Amino acid sequence: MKGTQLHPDDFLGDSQSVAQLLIGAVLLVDGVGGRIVETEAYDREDAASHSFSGPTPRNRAMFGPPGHAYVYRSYGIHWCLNFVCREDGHGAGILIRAIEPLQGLDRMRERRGLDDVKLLCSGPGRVGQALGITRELDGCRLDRKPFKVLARTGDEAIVAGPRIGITKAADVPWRYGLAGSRFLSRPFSRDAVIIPP
DNA sequence: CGAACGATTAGCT
DNA sequence: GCTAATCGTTCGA
Repeated sequence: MKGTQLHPDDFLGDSQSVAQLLIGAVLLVDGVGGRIVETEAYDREDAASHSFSGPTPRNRAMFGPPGHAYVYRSYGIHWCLNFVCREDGHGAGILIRAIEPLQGLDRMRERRGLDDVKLLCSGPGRVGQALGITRELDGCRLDRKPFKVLARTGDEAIVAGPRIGITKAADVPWRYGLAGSRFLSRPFSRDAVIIPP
């Protein structure tokens, strides 16, 4: 697997920049994972963000050091994985919404209970289940076990559009995807903004 | 202490 | 497309 390992300092930018930086990067948890093809940016000045109203027991990882994981339970059912970014205390993070499966396919199929590669990691809850994300990983460093995050090597275009499943601040285009990927949780609209390499 | 509400998904119409 | 499932977190009384 090529690509250099990302360091916490690589997460010092604002959430939108880092969300784009992560498109095409490879994420592995205990050797299982693949290429990140969809992310969403959230930060302290963002009404849709968990960190908008300040630190709480749940979101404390978002106000901790960058380059760490923020894991939360969604709808009482799913575990969703975020990467904390910016400098300490800013409360910014990036939701990992979809991955192109590359390694540990059998393990993912086993956890997900289905075979179709396109359905293994195409959605934040699915990513959580396929990679075995749990509360134990909340606050863990992304450059240490069991995580591994490798910088992107390709130079494909990135697509930007409105975020999914939120009611507040639904207008800003802070959802990013790898242009043309078949593993997105949902397609981007025809008029989505294309960011060239 | 009670109640409302999700950064979702799967399954059915 | 529409909705049930399901429960921890958050906020108001």
